[in-house]
Amino acid sequence: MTARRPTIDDVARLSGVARTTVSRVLNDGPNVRDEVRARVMEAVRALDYKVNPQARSLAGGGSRLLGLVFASDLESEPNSFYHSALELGALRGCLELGYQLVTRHIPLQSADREQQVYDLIATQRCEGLIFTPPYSDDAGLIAEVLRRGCKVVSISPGGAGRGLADGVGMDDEAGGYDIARRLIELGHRRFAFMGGIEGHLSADRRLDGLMRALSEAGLGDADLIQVRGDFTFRSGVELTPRLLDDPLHPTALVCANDDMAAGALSVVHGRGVKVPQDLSVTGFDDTPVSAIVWPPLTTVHQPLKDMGRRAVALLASRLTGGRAEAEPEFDCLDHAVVERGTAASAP
Amino acid sequence: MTARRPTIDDVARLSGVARTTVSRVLNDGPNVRDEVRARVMEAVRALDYKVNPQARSLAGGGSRLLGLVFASDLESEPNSFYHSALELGALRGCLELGYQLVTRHIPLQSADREQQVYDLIATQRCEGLIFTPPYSDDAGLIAEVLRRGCKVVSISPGGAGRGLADGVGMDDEAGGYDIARRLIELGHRRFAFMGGIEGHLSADRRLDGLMRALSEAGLGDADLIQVRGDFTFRSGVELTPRLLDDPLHPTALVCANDDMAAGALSVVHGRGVKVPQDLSVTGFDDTPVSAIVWPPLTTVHQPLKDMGRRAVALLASRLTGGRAEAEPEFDCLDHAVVERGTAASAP
DNA sequence: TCGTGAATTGGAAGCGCTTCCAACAAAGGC
DNA sequence: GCCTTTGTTGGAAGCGCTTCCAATTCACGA
Repeated sequence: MTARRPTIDDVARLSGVARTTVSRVLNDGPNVRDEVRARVMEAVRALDYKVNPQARSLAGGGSRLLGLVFASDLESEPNSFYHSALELGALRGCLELGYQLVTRHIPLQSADREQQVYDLIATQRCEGLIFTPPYSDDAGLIAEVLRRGCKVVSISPGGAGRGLADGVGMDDEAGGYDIARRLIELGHRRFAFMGGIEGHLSADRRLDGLMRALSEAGLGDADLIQVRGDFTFRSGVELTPRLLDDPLHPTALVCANDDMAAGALSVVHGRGVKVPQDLSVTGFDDTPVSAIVWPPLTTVHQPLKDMGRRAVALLASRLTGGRAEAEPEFDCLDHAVVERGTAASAP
Repeated sequence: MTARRPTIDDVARLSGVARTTVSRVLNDGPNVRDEVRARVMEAVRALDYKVNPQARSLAGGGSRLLGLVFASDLESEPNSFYHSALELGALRGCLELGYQLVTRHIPLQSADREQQVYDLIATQRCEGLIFTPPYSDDAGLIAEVLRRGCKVVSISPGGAGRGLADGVGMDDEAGGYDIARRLIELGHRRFAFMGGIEGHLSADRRLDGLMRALSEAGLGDADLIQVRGDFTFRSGVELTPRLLDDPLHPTALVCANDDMAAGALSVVHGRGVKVPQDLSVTGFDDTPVSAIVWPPLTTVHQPLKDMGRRAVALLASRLTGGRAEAEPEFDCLDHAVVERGTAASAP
């Protein structure tokens, strides 16, 4: 039982065509009769054949190098889960598909940030770049990168990034809707929303979803107060008092990410308010933070690892597949409300 | 400027030897004169040559597959930073070195857990396995895996795992010592320690370091109270009251990981105790948790990503390098006390 | 001096794949 | 009906490396 893995030649032999033809089928190449294509795919299935990414990349030429670009400053967020999870997913994808990955943190404040991106293409020879927010909405940058022949995938693009290049993300509006819907089911009628920084589109869409759920339930602006934080625990701490002291007396506090929700929770505890009996609090993203607060946070799961992996897959299909010049595509991954301990019936 | 990367043939040409000989030098092979070896290395440096991992793995044969084994149950910790960081590092290493990685979570409670590990070797054809705690101290398992011809690296082995196979980790004893030392410098004399589950060797060593620092400062058992948690936020919450109410009235609380420290912090806030003015609290590991509590946690940085990467490098050197049959080696990475906001002068 | 074995080096095949180019077949154009 | 065009398929080279095996060199004892 040597159990050698089948090679492309095995597939060729079984389906009675040349190796070249199999390769063509595998890479979505043109000029293959449907009948032949089907026969080859059949053989692939029968043998459970998987291409050897090492061999493919050796033969294929090109740098096979992708870049993952973050806007954050590593100094200030050395161990962020958001970055880790996205990179983890991207790396998994690269390993599967035979690509290399370089990860670059380019702070928004860098004067030469655009140049740093172009260097990734010119010097490092990246064939594709993955942009995270807010780069993923920088239309000028994306257009220029594309013009230089480098493929692009935007992570969670909100507006501008959407039509320019491929994208992956979740449906933020639906996520906001779902969590609000759940709270409404639990009887809540007075809401507070803690948003993110101005211009962070995907967070804004979470609010849109919340509003839609409210209006469906016959509620309106008068039943919601909102503030903007900056996604940090700290800002959650600072903004929560304003919400608690508002004459509206909200019974549910929806936060645009987990960190702010954790901050809110700590303030709420300090005031002797019981969660979830007196107040429901929800987060967004389902990072490990949601497990280390008490009670554990009810939140919306954002599939970061899958997003990283899908981003690589999209880039790969642009680079070798038949999608080289296809229309930009948005890959919307499933989210889910994760019920833990911070949301309950309205008091 | 085509800037094609130099190949092994370029090196061979420049150093005036055959390609074969270069390969031999690169792989620490035997039977190369020192003079020739030096000449080749010189050429490598001159050309800034880097082996192409894809080509190497293609030619080298073998599965080039490594396995990363966790003991945790994915259901209960779907998004742990510990796992993500370790896997992230391992993936980076794999990409550099041309290996593939499979990650497997095998709960300790599984009746057939050993069988699942052996399947990784027999069915998946892993050539090397990375064991995380507590598998990294399971001498029987490690010995059997080695007997089957599969290489092993233990992450943070405490005792049994240490001499059997290669290992990577940090010096937990020194980490415990350093943080305690810092607190002593700040004038603290009465300590509390929140440890981990029985048998988790690396956490126990953190306590050893703490004790050493205490005794160096002329303090002893009477100046320390300790409890055992299970590394969760929850256990931090539950155990802290016992510590605060102890007649010793500790002024510094050292926790064996960040999650428990976060739990402690939340209880402490609730009681109106000021951190760090009234009480200093420290964590361990420097996970993202340390940034989302308030004040941000002073902790000891554990280089998880580097550990993952080094584990892969060790495996690679066993598999292709000259270390095939060498004595087990322990790769001890640097830790560092990260001063944030929860440690200050004793009241 | 010659033979022998060990140490050292080189030649060449081939890992699994892509891709260039040639070959061939079918389909139109005159 | 013949030539060109277009579509489809196969042959073969070669990506950068490892490794088997043969060739060469060297040291040493007979």
